[in-house]
Amino acid sequence: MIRTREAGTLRVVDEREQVLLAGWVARRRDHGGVAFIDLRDSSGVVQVVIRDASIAEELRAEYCLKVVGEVARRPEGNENPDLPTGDIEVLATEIEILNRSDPLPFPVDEHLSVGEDARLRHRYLDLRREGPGHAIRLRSRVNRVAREVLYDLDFVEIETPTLTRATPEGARDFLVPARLQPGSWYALPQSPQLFKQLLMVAGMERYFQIARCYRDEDFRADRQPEFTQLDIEMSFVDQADVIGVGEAVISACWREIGHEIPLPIPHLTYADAMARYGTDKPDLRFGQELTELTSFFADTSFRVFQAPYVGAVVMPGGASQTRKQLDGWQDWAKQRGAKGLAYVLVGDDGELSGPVAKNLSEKERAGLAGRVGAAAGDCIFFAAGEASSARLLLGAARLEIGRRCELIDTTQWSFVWVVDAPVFEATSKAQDSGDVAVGAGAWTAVHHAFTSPKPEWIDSFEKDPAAALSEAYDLVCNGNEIGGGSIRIHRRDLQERVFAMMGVSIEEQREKFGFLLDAFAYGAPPHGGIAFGWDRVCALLAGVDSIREVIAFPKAASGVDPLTGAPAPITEAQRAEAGVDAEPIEPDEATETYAPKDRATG
RNA sequence: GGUCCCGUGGAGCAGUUCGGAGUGCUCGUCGCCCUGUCAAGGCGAAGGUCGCGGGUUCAAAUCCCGUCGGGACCGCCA
Repeated sequence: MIRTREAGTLRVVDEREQVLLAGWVARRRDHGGVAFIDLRDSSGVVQVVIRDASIAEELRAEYCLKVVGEVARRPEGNENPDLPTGDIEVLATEIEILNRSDPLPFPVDEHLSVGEDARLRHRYLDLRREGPGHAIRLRSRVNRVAREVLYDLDFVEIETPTLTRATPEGARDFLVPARLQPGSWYALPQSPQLFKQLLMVAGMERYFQIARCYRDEDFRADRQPEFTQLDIEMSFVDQADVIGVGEAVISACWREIGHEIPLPIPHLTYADAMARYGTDKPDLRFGQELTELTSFFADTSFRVFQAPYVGAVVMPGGASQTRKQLDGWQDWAKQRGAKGLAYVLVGDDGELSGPVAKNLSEKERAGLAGRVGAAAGDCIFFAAGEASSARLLLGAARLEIGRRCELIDTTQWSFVWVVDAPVFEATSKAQDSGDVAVGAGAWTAVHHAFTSPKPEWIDSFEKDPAAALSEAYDLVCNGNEIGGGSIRIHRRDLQERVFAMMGVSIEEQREKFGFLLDAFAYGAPPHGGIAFGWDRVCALLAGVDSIREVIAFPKAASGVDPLTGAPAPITEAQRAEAGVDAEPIEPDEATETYAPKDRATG
């Protein structure tokens, strides 16, 4: 046995106990005749007293040690109230160096800031630090809590393939060459969506998985090419059932950090969220709701406001901004693809000023501040144009106002379910970007192609696709979408109609999703589920800004792992063997890879 | 695909606006001293192609162009 006790657990009651400790030198304080080292293991630190100067002199930061000694109460007045072990110390009788350490690339020290690049290159050192290590340990606890909740509810944990079939939905796939089928490729799953639905057909009834997912898209602070979902699917349930399970899981996770979420979590419709906050993931920790002014300006002579939608958001105290700051908002808006951000300043005397004000009629000027809820000294920002883009801009402005004016109470947790999202959205923008939208139709799925329309729309969504609502629900926390799900389509005919709406031909349906449609033909049960963005959930719980903090070995924005250097070139031999360069087969033949009997091409 | 920010001894920064000697700060490293510290302290020392390439200039860390790397955002991510 290398150690008998963990360093951070020693207390006064252990006085006079002979202990064997093992850990790292966190810090050395050498006084010549006596030296102190803080010995750190995963449980914490304890002070070790070394009387032999020749031994102490040799020790350096992060040396890995075995310490034999006796626990002793510290001399009167030398206690350290900042440490859990601060009342005692270990009088070393023997020190064995288990391993030496080179000088460190950065200090393994809590109170110093270190660049992220250096941290990730030496992540094994970074994780020795309390903060980074704590985030990873917290994630483990959160995983356990979620599993416990779901096991208690009779869920079955099932692993699904990570080498699977490319489907044309959603994001770009990561592809893996199939050595045994040269020219054919596996795809890494963007989510276990199709498999979990098949598991419902398989009668598993309650499935969950902490599932690794892969999407080959550009990075953000909250996006990695491989990420984790807590994936849940249930049979014979309605929306309220799934939401109930989601709340059980999430409330248990937040209880783990000592926060009790008031249940049930309130609901907000998608339409309300867009109208009041300009986003489908509103941060409800502050107000500054958008005001729609389309009717208010219905008869305006100001051409900019003669638009299908005019809206506003108020910046409290914004009238005192300098010209430079107001110009800054214009740049800010242009960066978001807008022409600019019109504004009106409300003077201390209530008089309106700014470039827009003189274009407004007497009546408009008189009623404006009251209509948008602006007080003297405020700034009113406007957006006019198509409702969707104008609200997007105002929603972003609202968040920026919240940040700049420090309106957000960062100690609060605000949860909300956003429900009743549309089934479809127009694909005009998706088409521009190329090949990622499902199908070639004018409509694409807001949630995904397997989301059921609400019962009242099932027979009629083709008549008014823009208005049809879906049985979908997103959970939003502090302005982050942390989970989303839906009641699924479980009837083959309905699934085929939804695909058709999105312009997916029967042939393509057979080719890409034939296995799912076939499964639905055998008594598929009604089912639905939810998936949580587990990295983001853990990041929120850990109180960190980036999901990289809750991933043991995250990748940089270029997709490179700074530690291993992956991805890396392959050898000629690997290349030849992998089948990367196999001649592509004809598309018609490719169709055969699924179901030759059902070929209906040409 | 686009916009912006950053790159200066091992770490974190300042210096760049307005060109004038590799100048400065905190930490670390190495050596010596030190018997009660706990982010120990004192004295001393080493350590830099200022990311890289080109240009302007008598002179470039500083200005210009390009490029590489890191980060944030827009697009994209059902």
